Amino acid sequence: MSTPFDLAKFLPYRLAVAAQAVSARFARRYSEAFGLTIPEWRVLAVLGGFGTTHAQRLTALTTMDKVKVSRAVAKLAAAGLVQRQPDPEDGRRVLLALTPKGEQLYRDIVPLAQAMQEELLAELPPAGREALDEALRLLSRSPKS
Amino acid sequence: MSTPFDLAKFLPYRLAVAAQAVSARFARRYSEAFGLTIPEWRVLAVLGGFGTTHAQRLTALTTMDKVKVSRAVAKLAAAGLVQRQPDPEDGRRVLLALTPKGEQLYRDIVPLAQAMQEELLAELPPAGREALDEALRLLSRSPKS
DNA sequence: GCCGGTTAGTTACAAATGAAACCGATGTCA
DNA sequence: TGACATCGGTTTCATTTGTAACTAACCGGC
Repeated sequence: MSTPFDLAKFLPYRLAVAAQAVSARFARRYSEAFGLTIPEWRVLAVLGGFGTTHAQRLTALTTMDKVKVSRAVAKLAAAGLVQRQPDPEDGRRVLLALTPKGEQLYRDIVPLAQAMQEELLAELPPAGREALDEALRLLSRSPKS
Repeated sequence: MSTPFDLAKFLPYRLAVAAQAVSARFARRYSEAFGLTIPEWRVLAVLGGFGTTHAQRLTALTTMDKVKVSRAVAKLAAAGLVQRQPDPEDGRRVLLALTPKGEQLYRDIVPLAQAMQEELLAELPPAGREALDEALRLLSRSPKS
């Protein structure tokens, strides 16, 4: 007879559940404290760390498709956190950068994010951290076949 | 000066990316081979392993809210994979069970799912597996504060 | 038995998402 | 230069998802 199947032990399921739990936990705080969604937070985080860039690079660095990036940027721009200007070198591109207000928010939110991450890591056994790190790296590669 | 922030090293982000990559990989195959979405697959998996139950238990065992379960069940019922009947002991409840066709699908899909999982695990270093297991378990707990 | 509160599940409506169409700008190759 | 494929980014539309309202059934006290 075949091995019984247990969804609770199924890796894709477990990964999805863990990611969802962690995301929800963080999303709630970003939202409560700063009114940001996760896509917006990702864009802010990259722009804050990276400086001025165009949207295409954001799609690569946030692992979101260009539609999602476009929408997140539009929201941030509407909130006065991001400023757009045409790229003089390529008329198709739009250069994106944080406004002073956006930079301020970035400076406020990063320590919180780091604290949350510490809090999360503190719940894990030290030995598990590198393992998790490595596993996430391997699992994140795009489907091979 | 504060530690620079790098989204690519941020645990919630990495977890989301990994889960998304794995889910996409699996979802594509469920969908191609059997026409199932992930919620439907989850319901099928639980019903197949657990036997007859009511929807409420499915919400617990699939970590999906009752609306999502309800919709997945409706789809499966429409496809003739699940049969519903009123619970004689509680008129509010609906007892759910796989039809013979549903059981057949279950028998077909479980080996595939297990094979996919093996394939995935094979990409991970053996030492990391228990660590990953433990980490996912800890991270999946609902937000504490 | 009846009334208020709760539970199981579905439905309705709004927000988020993804795929594809679209538009202006660029590059290229004859 | 001019036709054509491609690229960056936005918009449109269909689907998915989440939240809240709703219906029917149960449960308790009275």
